[in-house]
Amino acid sequence: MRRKEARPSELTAAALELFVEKGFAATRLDDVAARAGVAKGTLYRYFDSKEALFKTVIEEGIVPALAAAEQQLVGYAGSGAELLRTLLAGWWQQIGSTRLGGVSKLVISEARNFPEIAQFYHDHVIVRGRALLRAALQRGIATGEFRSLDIDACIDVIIAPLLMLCIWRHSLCVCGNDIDPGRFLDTQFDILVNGLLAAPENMQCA
Amino acid sequence: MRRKEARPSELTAAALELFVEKGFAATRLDDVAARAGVAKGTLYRYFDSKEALFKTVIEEGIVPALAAAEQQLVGYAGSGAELLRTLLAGWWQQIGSTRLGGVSKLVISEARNFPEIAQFYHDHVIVRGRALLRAALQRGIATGEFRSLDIDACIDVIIAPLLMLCIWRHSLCVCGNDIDPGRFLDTQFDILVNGLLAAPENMQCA
DNA sequence: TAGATTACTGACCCTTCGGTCATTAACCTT
DNA sequence: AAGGTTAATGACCGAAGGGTCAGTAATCTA
Repeated sequence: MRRKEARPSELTAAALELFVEKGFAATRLDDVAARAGVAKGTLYRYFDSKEALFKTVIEEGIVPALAAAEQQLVGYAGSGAELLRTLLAGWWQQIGSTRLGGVSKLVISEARNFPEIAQFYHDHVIVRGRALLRAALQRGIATGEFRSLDIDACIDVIIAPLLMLCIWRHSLCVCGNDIDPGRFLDTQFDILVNGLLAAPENMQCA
Repeated sequence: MRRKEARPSELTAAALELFVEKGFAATRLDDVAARAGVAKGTLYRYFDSKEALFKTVIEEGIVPALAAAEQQLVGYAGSGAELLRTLLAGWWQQIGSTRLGGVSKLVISEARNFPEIAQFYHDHVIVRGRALLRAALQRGIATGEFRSLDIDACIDVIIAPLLMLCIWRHSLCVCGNDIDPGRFLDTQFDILVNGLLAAPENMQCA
C-alpha cells in the first residue's frame, strides 16, 4: 500500500514510542519500521538518518503542544493562585498527560549525547514555560497576594515536580510504584499555594 | 601493573561516569576500560558481561550512600520542620551532590530496559527514602505543627524536586541553564515548610 | 633463580544494526 | 492498455562493538 501523506507521522509516532521505551541508542530502525507497518528501506525515503528521525520526533512532538499551552494563557485575568492552578491543570492536560510527556523523558535521557536537541528543548520549551510561570508569580507578588521570594528559584521548584511526574510515568512506572497524577498535582498545588501566600487560607487568627 | 584489589572499583567508577554521560547502550566497553587505564579483556576478569557491570555500578553506588543517610536520622529529636530541613540538607550532602546523583539519572533513563534494576532501586532507595519522609511528616501532623494532608502524595511532591535536581545536573546542564543547588533547595524548603505548616511563620495576626 | 601462578593484553571472532540500492509493484497519465 | 513515475521492498554491505582466548609478563614461592 502506498501512503505518501501519512507515512512520516506514522513513522515518527512509532519512533517516539520506542525511543521513550528503549532510549535512542537501543532502538533499532527495523523495529521502528515494523511498528509503522513498513520495511526499513521505506524509512530512508522520508528521513536521511536515524538522528534526523530523532530530531523530527522531538520537534514535531513539541511545537503543537507549545502553541496550545501558550494560547490558553493570553488575556487571563484572575488571582495569582487561580492563574497558577490554571497553568498546572492546563499543563497536565495539554502536555504532561500527552505525547509531550514522553518527549521530556526522552530529551533528558539523551541530552548529553545530543546537545543541540537539549538546546532546542531548552529554548523552545523550558524558557517559554518559565516565562509563563514568571508572569503568574510576578502578578501575585505585585498585588501582595504572594510573599516576596526568589522568583527564578521558585520557577524551578514549581517546574521540577511536573517534569518529574512525566519522567516517572515513563520510566520507574515499571515497578509497582505508580503515582496517581490527580492526587499528586492536587497536593503539589495545595502545598505550593499555601507556601507562596502571604496570608494562607487556612490560618487561624483566633 | 597488576592491581587486583583496586581494579573493580576503578572499573565501576569509570563505567558510572560513562553510563551517566552517554547511557548504557551508547557506552562502549573499550572506553570504560580505557578510562580505567586497562585493556578491554581485563574487564571480563572482574565482570561477566556488560549488564553485570551495570548492576554492580548501581548497587555499589547506592548501598553505602543509603546507610549513611539512614544513620543520620536515628534518634533525631526536633520539630517536624527541623527534621525536614535536616533530611533535605543531608540528602544533598550525602546523595544529591555525590555520585549517587548520577545513579538516579542513570536508573531513570534505563528503567524500561532493566526492570529488575528499576525494582532494586525502588525497593532499596525510594521505599527507604519515603519511609524517612513519612516519619517526619507524621510527627509534624501528630503534634499539630503541620496541616493534615495526603501523606503519600506529599512524599512524592517532596521527593520529586530532589530527584529532578539530580537529573538536571546530569543532563540538561549542557545548555546554559545551570541551576544553583543552594538557591533551589533553600527555596524548595521555604515553600515546602510554609505550605505544610498549620500556622506559617510569616503570618500576620494583627 | 627456576618454576608456578595469575593479572593482564590485544588481536580476533561474530553478531547486530545503520545505511544502500537494484528490483518490484502500485498508481497516474493519456 | 502502454508507458512513465515513484512508493516500497528486502537482500546486502560494512562498521561497530560485545565477548573470547592464546599468549605475555608481573608477582609469588621455594
